[in-house]
Amino acid sequence: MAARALGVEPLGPVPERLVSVATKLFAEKGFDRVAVQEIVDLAGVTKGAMYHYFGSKDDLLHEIYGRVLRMQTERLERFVASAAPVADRLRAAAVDVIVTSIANFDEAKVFYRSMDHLRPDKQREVRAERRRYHERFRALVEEGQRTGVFRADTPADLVVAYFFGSVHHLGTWYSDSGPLSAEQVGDHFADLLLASLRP
Amino acid sequence: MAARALGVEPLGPVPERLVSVATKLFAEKGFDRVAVQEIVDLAGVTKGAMYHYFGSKDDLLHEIYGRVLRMQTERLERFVASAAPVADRLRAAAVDVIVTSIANFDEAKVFYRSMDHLRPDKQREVRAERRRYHERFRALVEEGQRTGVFRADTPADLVVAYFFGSVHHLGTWYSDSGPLSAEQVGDHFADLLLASLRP
Amino acid sequence: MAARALGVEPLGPVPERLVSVATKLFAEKGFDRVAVQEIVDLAGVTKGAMYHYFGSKDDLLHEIYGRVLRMQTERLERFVASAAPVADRLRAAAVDVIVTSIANFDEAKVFYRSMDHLRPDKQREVRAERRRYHERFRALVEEGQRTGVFRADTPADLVVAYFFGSVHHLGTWYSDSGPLSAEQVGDHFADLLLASLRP
Amino acid sequence: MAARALGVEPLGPVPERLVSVATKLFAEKGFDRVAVQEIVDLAGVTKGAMYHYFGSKDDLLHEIYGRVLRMQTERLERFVASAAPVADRLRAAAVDVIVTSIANFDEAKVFYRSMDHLRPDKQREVRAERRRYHERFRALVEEGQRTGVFRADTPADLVVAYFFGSVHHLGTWYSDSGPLSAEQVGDHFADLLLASLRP
DNA sequence: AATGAATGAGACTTCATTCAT
DNA sequence: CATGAATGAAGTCTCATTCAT
Repeated sequence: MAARALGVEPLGPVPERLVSVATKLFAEKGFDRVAVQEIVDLAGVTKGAMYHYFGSKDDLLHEIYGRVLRMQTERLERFVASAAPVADRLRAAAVDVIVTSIANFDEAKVFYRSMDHLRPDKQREVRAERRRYHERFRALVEEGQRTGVFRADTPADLVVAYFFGSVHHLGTWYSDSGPLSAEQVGDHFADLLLASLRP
Repeated sequence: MAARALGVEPLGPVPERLVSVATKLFAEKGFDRVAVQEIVDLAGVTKGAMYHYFGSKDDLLHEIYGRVLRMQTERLERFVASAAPVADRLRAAAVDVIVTSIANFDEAKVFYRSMDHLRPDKQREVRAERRRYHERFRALVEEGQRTGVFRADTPADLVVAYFFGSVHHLGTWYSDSGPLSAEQVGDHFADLLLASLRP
Repeated sequence: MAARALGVEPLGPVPERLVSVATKLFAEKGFDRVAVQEIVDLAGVTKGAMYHYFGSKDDLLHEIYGRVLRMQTERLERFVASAAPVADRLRAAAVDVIVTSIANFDEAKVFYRSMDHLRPDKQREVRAERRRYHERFRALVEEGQRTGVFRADTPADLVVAYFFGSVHHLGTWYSDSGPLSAEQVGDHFADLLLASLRP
Repeated sequence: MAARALGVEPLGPVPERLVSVATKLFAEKGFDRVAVQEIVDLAGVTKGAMYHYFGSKDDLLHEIYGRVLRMQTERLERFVASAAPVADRLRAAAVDVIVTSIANFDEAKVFYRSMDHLRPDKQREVRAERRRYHERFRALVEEGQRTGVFRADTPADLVVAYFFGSVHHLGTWYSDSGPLSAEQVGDHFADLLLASLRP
């Protein structure tokens, strides 16, 4: 009824609703500025219910990380595994990260801003998974460098750091109501990336 | 004397000490995870003293923003105003942002992560000043595009967003004890920027 | 158990206990001189419990106002609605206000002294309700004036202000251990009121 | 300079200015809601200066009480001592209390609301002086009762309590911009008092 | 006569979490 | 599965007063 009163239809199972509401609120105000009470109110359940499904507030955050990581890794695999020339594969992967980040903007904002709020063990786990992701991306760059398609005088790590910096930063300035679509931003950023690697 | 008793040498006037300690702690743990009590303890004063000089915790943050903005703006002016070719000016400015950000790493980390924690009015003020800074930077890019030195098919805004994303991201991965010096990172990132703008 | 440990028998539900203790303390020392800690200690609960039921310290005060207003309004209605001659109705109402104020002396003291400590919106609400109460009382006076039972050369507003000044003032000097009972004071004050209205 | 900046001309000696500013602020917000810092800011001096002249915040309050008491007592003496019939003397005194209270409305508000904020010893002193004042007033009523000018079936104490309740209450409702002048209120209240004493 | 930096105690409030039901 | 009252620690901020200068 709380949910109804707030105009939120209680759709789907409780844990989904909690993660979904938490994502929205964390994206909007930052982990530390969101009270567990707000989350459960907006999800139309009580605190007891939340602690039934999640061990703690940062468990919710962990779950969000899990979802984003699974999705990003899975998508990246597809581009890496394709048979296209390396430049095309890198370009496609780059565009996809951006388009996907914007399509799941709340998740992305949380992902790029809230790592510190995970507890040490979960944080290590997420960082490790994230590193693996970056390494796959870097492998593409290195492949291009080895085969002479990309210039090799900039370390591939730095190229990846450079590019993902821009991706992280999206949450700061991009707006759906702005002049550019996600695809356009993806194209431009991929252009910049590829151009910067031209021999 | 309190400071002495705690083994902390009282260096410089109290307000300086407070800002300096706050910078360090905010950089390390994030604004919301730092208690005012920690700040004043480390600075060797009492809470009363802090509130004598700063109206609130976020006033301390505001002061940090003020310092960084003043410094960055002032440095950028110098490069913009130089008589060198536009590509050289842009390169120099780019390198300088990175080197300076690393030289003042704590300030930079706070700067790039804590904007949301400022109160609305101060946040507006800081954002406005930051926008002016980005516009100066963008003007360099546009000048190069107009004169044909840079390719013009990527909007200058996006180029700036792309580059500063990378700068913001530094705090996430750069370490003084890593293999690269600040100058090296600056060079590489400036290379990537300039390369991505080659016609 | 905390309550037991402190030797205070936990009587009734927590919110009641809090309001009751707060009433006593506010009456005794004034709103600003009572710490929330004192209230919860005396009620045998923790601060968290208090803030579970009341949004703020002044919410407690608001609740006290609500109770007094409800009681006074309800009682006045009865006298106003009676079929007796207007002088009798006014007299009965006057006596009743005084007797009731003394019977609930703590509530009355708080009521007559702490309006300023309510937050603006609640204060407006209480003042409005209080005004309606006074208007009902004034209507009695006006009825008597219209029908020639009371002299009409003093504005009814002033008569009401005059009389309720005395009621408010009770808290300053009346004492249960003094020579006069509540009924005696009520009779005398009603005498003075009625006498002052004789044509 | 602070004073100038705030548009307050620093007129007269510092102690006067402090008492005057304190009176205004205490009347407006109540003793506990006024910070010493506000007082000294508005008076255009520093805290050191205030503590040079007054031993504590409530010393300022004590000084206000002293002034009001001296003034009221002195004025009452004049009416008491006059050769007029007792009813005229009582009436004149009653009107005067009201007119004077309104003429010095801030002092009066503080006087009638802040007794509890004095420290015990000062409070005893003020209460004693106040009692003497009321006794003088009561003596007038008793004189009238003894001589048959006033009815004697209401104890004179109660008459005084009744009347001064109304006076105290003035601060709650009277406004300079309202329809009634101080003199008109004084007349009406004195009418009510005298009427209520008619045999 | 006056300054103003500094104190230190205490104020109100928030909040993640627990637990009896 | 779920409730929601209650905890208790910690958080930010206020303020009368002191004291070296």
